[in-house]
Amino acid sequence: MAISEGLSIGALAKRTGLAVSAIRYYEAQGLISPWRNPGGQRRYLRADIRRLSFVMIAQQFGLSLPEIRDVLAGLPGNRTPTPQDWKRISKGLRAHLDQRIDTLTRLRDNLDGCIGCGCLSLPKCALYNPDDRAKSKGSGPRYLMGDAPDD
Amino acid sequence: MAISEGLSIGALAKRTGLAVSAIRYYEAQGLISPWRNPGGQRRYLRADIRRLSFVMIAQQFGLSLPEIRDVLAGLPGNRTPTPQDWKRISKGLRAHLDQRIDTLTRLRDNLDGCIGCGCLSLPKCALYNPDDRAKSKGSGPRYLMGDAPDD
DNA sequence: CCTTGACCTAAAGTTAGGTTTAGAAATTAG
DNA sequence: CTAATTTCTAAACCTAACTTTAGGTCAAGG
Repeated sequence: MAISEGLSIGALAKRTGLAVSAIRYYEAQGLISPWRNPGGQRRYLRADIRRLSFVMIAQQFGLSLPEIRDVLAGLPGNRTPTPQDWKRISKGLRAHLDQRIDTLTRLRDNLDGCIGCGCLSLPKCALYNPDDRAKSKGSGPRYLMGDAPDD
Repeated sequence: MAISEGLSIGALAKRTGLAVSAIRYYEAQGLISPWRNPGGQRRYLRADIRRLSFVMIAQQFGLSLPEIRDVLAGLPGNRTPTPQDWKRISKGLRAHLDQRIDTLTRLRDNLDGCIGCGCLSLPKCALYNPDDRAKSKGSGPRYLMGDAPDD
């Protein structure tokens, strides 16, 4: 093996548990930027293991790849990120996660009362949440659980 | 208008906020079963407004359409579901939601410590969660945040 | 009756996040 | 050196959950 001129894509895949194809896809989405060796093959820094790990965690938190790319943009470009750097950009994730937990908790706390009851007026119902991921795939208003607009 | 021989798909769409195309799609997925009028058009019961509302809420909870179809199968087929019926099938949703909240909370509580620190050994890290939705779209192990397998 | 708007079906298109395939070139192992 | 791996690119394919389109039918109002 070459004297440590960076990791090959296969090595990075083994280290992260990701598929090689996924790593190339992330590159196409702007999440990671390897350089090329003389033969044209991708080479990665060891710090990229951590970068991809961060991507996977952020995905579990519900962020889309474009969102993750934006968060990663907060890392320094001229040097290897320090633990402090990672901590800093993680703040945004934390807020995102707090919001999701709040939403789900609110939903759960109203589940019995709202689905079980005769409640048909939704504006006052906590299950009527225009946030979370229910949006994105647009399709209109989506009033929940009942005779919303009138009647 | 005809003397209440059920709602047309357009009326149901307005009542639920869903797109007409989405309602037809849900029918194809077995989530709702209208009958047809003499002209071949779909007709729905008023109870179907609630049925579709339930579908939307369950989706916010993270259930897939097949999963929701299975939950709805717990409703009586021979009569209009009562509030008790809805309450009963909501129990499963509640458990599902509890699990998601637990997972996210665990993730959040470990975020600072794990991403911010020098932690590179993942088997002991709480961010290594093989549950949630991270699975499904298979692609392998996915070790998180570091030099997992060896080294 | 005639027109307009709602509805019908089937099939194709869309987005996200990847995987698979095909054929060629680079690397590594022996 | 040769054979086996890896990697390369581009393009096609995949699933979920829908939407859009095309071409035709039904229903309601005047």
